[in-house]
Amino acid sequence: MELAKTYDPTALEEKWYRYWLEHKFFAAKPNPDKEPYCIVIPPPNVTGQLHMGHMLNNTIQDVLVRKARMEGKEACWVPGTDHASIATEAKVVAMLKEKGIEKRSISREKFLEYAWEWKEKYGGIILDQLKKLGASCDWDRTRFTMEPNLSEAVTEIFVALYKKGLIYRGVRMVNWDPQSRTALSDEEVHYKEVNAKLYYIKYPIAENGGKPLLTTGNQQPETRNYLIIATTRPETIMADTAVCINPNDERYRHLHSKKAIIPLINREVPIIEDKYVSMEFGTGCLKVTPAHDLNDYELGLKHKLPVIDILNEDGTLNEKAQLYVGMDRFAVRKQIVADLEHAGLLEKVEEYKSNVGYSERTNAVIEPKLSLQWFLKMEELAKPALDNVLNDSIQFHPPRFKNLYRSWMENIHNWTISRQLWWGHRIPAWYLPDGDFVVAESPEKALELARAKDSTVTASSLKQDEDVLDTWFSSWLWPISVFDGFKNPDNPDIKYFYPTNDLVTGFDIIFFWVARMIMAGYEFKGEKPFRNVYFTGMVRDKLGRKMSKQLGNSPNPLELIAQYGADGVRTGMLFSSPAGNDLLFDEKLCEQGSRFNNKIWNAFRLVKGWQVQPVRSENGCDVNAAIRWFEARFNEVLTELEDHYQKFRMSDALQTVYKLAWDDFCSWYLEMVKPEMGQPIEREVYEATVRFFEDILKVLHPFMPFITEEIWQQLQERKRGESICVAPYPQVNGTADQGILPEAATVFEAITQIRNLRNSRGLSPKEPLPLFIRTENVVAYQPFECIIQKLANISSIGFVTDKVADAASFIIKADELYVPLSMTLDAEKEREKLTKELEYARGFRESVLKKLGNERFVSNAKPEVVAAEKQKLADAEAKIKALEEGLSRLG
RNA sequence: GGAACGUUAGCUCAGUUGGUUCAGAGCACCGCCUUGACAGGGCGGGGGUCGUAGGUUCGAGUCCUAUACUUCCA
Repeated sequence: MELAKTYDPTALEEKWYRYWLEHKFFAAKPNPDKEPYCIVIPPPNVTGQLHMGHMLNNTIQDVLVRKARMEGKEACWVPGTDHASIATEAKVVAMLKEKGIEKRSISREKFLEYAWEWKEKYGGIILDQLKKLGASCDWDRTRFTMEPNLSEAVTEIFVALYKKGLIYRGVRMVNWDPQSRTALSDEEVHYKEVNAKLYYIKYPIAENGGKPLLTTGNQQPETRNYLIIATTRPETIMADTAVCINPNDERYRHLHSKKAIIPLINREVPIIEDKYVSMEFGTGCLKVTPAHDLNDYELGLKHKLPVIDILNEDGTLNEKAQLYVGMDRFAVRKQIVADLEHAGLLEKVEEYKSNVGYSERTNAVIEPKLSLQWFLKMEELAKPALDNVLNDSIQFHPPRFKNLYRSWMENIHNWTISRQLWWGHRIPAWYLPDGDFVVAESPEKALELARAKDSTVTASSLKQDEDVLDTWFSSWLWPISVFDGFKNPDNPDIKYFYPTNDLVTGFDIIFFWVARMIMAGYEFKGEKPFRNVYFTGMVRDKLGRKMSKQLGNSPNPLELIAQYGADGVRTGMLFSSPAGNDLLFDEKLCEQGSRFNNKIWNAFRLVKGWQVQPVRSENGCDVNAAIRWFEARFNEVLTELEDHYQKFRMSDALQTVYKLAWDDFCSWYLEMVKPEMGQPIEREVYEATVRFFEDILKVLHPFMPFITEEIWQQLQERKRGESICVAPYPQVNGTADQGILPEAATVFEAITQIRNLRNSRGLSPKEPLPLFIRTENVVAYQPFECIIQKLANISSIGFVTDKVADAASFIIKADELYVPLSMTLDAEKEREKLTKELEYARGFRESVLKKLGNERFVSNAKPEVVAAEKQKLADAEAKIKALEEGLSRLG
């Protein structure tokens, strides 16, 4: 069979994924004989498309799951999707709009019909995309946050928390998104610093006879009948219910207990005093607008000010504003500034940087707005969730996220859980005709409770709350609900798989999701939901910019897979993804990934092409040392690899297997054992090579599942139903001869030096050269003799006790190696080189001597360190001796 | 205003308890090498006073202080 010169993943990936599914390698069920290993997927938005962030965190999850599966654990990766209340509703609204249908013109029932239709149409796409990536999820366990079982769990939890007194309803200042016309939680608001303007507006003083009111600086007291207020939001002045000054502010002492008049609408408001007002900012006078600013609201409560809400749900002004009714808030801002100026009431305008809140979903500017919402008290829930992260019962990777987590948990606000949307879990509260309400699991139960309050209530007079719950109110239950842990708390699945092992997610949802899952875990199961949390950073483009549709800098993951293969893209993503740090994505990384695949593929072609014979041919090379070396080296790397995995250093783990496969296996091992062109290979060597190759494939498999399966299947005869997916992961071999490693290192150094010699002298690699070695440790070289000849193209090796004249030489530790050259040596150059080396070695010796001569060092440093220094000294001295001899020989 | 267990080669990053065989890796760059597993390859090479300024120490990329910049949070 002819193997292609380059690896082509396209057909193979589909073939193997189908094979894996057919044989149910990804299916997991409780098995008392095996250790469980479980990950629940961060459920992507049901109507979403795979983006680079998904690619990253799902690749990491797959690596972890596949490795656990090969280690013989019962590996369970639970997939699923999130109904994504706001995002999905926005998409459906947009779709309807295209059809010419306004959401508000149709009934809730009709809208939900459309929404479900939409979900059915697009809901499976993202999961199919994950399959293309090679994700080894147990697809039979696929869940959806709005499927009946999970929805029931949400309702039950709501009722339970209400009964416990943790959920309450009330009028509070919330973050209002005028575009999607719903309240948002604090976490859904992102603040950005923007260039704004600070408007200085004149407010006339009521009942004033024109006495001097305001003095500024060194100027003469001016006669003014107004005060000046600086504000960034002039459009809200109609909602002002007071003007506030600092009681210690000397400039305004005469204003105490006076009244000010709001410009344009001429409404009188009291001038109040509060230390909250900064005397430095603006003019020291603050307009108080309780309806449209959180701080003003608090101030209003304190001073019992009335609240005038002048905004509609969509951000336009209502009748209470008296002016500009029906206009959008930003249009009003422009207009009112013009009108104030026209009326001579605008003193000046300054440039100003201010922080403005934006909706993370719609990017609309958030309005602080008073409204009636449902809230969840968080303090009690946060306590165990905080403690168990701080004491590492749940470990964060990297640990620095503990700080961020702590500062949020210690200043936690109550969670606004109601949303003025239709797509989602409807709040299980029902209102009686008199406005009182009951909270219950079902309409029947609600009616029962309502009748206890008022016996005249009927099913039709009881009205369910129109709002739905925040999406995260179902997501926070995910690690429990995917195993039906609420409906059926003692079922075998949840008992076996909960708590799960690792959670892999972006740090941007640490509060939205991670923190709340931890709270839910302790509150509802009395146990953590997972043991480790691995935080990924954001995927950015190579210039460090966020990936966004507007910039068009976000590659299409499926196109990348088509171009580089899933294995190539997976390795590409992991090449540069330190935990918690942003990943600057460059397509070049995927290219590097696919080149790596090709390298492995060609190693396979080489091995596959060998003819095997039982014994070594007469002039064959003894490569036993190569086998012993690789065994030891593999062991060493495996230990290192395991350490990286333990610390969740995925990028380092990949880097480690990359070098093992490319450098150690391909560049050294295969070159060492490779027979001459057309010659057969000894059976023993062949078998060792295949064994090593299989081990390499196994450690590579979690990173590049497809190509490793393909090669593994071809490397030896396999039975139907076998797969590298479930092949046992290599274990550290205690009997390997680790002692050969330093010897091999010396040999490799020698080979490199000889190659270097050729290079620097322009000698062809094809021209064989003789080699003489002067060493006290001949046995270290002997097993490698033939290998040195092969790799450095050496015609013969001789061990000598004296210097060799007319030869290029180099020094490795205390050994001296000579390569006689037919061409004449440039003695001057040679001397220069040796002198340079000698200088360095002497300098080195000096520093070691200085250190060892220092009494404080010898007495204070650890004995190992001192011993190491002494060894360094001995090595350096041997080297210096050899160099000096070399120099004297040159004359 | 607070936090960073951020600032190391052109780029992206390692560097674990302070010890000049640690100043490293990958990519990029520069040489040389194609009938040979792979040119998507091989063999070599150049390149950084570890943000800046002080300090502690026999010794600092590693610890302390200040400062600049960057990022995150409010």
